[in-house]
Amino acid sequence: MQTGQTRRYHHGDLRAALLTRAEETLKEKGPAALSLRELARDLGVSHAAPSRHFKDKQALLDALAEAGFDRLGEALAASQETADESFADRLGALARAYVGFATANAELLDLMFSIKHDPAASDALIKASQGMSVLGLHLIEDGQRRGEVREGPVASIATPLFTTLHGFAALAVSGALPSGTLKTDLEYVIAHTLRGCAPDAPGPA
Amino acid sequence: MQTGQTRRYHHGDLRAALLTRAEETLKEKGPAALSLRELARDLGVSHAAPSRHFKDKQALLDALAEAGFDRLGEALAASQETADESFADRLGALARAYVGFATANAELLDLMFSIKHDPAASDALIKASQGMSVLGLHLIEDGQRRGEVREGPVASIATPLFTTLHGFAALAVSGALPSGTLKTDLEYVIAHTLRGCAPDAPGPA
DNA sequence: ACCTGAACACCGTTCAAGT
DNA sequence: ACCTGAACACCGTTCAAGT
Repeated sequence: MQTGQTRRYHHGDLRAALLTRAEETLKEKGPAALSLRELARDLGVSHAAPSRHFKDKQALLDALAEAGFDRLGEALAASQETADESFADRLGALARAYVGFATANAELLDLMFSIKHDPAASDALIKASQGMSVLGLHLIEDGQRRGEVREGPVASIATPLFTTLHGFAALAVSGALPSGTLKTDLEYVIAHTLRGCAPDAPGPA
Repeated sequence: MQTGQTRRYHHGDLRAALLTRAEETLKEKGPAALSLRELARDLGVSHAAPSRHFKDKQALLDALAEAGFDRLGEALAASQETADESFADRLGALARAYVGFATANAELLDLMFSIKHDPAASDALIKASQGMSVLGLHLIEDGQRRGEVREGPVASIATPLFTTLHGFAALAVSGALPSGTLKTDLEYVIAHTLRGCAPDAPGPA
């Protein structure tokens, strides 16, 4: 039956389609313009259909954020595989991957770190964000083993690192950092962070 | 005429009243619950009245953000006046003031650095945020003069500092940092930043 | 100048009912 | 199981009209 009509067309996966379309309009028209009714219209279903897959508008946003964390995690992990073995290289690659993701997904990052998540979804979210920081921990432990990172509790280095990375990404995304000097600013930040991580003894033994 | 009735009661400053009430509900019920109509109801005016003072809902949010930047700037400036003269002390005071403001005004900080500002208000906003970073510049130049901060272009130190401060505040506010260890985490970050700022020669001349 | 009241075009959410 | 259609209680914005 090749009627040529688009039919109701949603035998398929409405849930996934909603998420995909939501991220598109998020990027195109901003978070304020994201409405369940418009999403349903775009997908050719009734406005009540989405409620079968997301109990809430917030539930959809949470799912979007969770997917964002997954993808950010993947991007960060990938950056480590193409990087050199040295701590400096790995840190640089991590930083560039984080900021790259942030600028390419500005609205999504905003959503991921906004404070509206209901407690139910928060569990999944903090789990996802923790998986991210595990990567930082490994990076530092490895650097300590190689003697390229100062000794001390991992958290005393991992937290400042995570904090700095995210701060740069967040400021770049919000436009608080002049976009003209963004690249050199990032290099400044990487260099500064390396300094903070360096071991005490400057010369060779 | 002491009728005891509350009358229409808005001879006064509706604009200021709207801003005050908006920030209250922002803090109490979150940004999603902030509606112009409810604000008007709370203040005993018609739902169309706010439009005389803010052309838009966004215009009100922008004004809120701008006031936030002003207050943050004041808090940071105040932190410098009670602080010791040493760079370490001044940096610590600045960091604690920033994080203190952030945790006390979580939703407001979120709003201040979100990406929805219309270009008209953005001018005022970036001006306010620049006034903030000027403070950081002075701090560093002073530290360099005192020999407590390494030489080099101010931006190469100021940007990492601003970035780290804001990142910590943003993560704390979003709940991505475990709130139990928040205090020691902040001390870790301050110590790490001091390390990154320290001059090269470790011992006295 | 400042505000009201009605109107318009949207929302999110719920719920009986269809297939 | 998945979706529709109607209904409800809200929105933001605009605009004539009042004082």
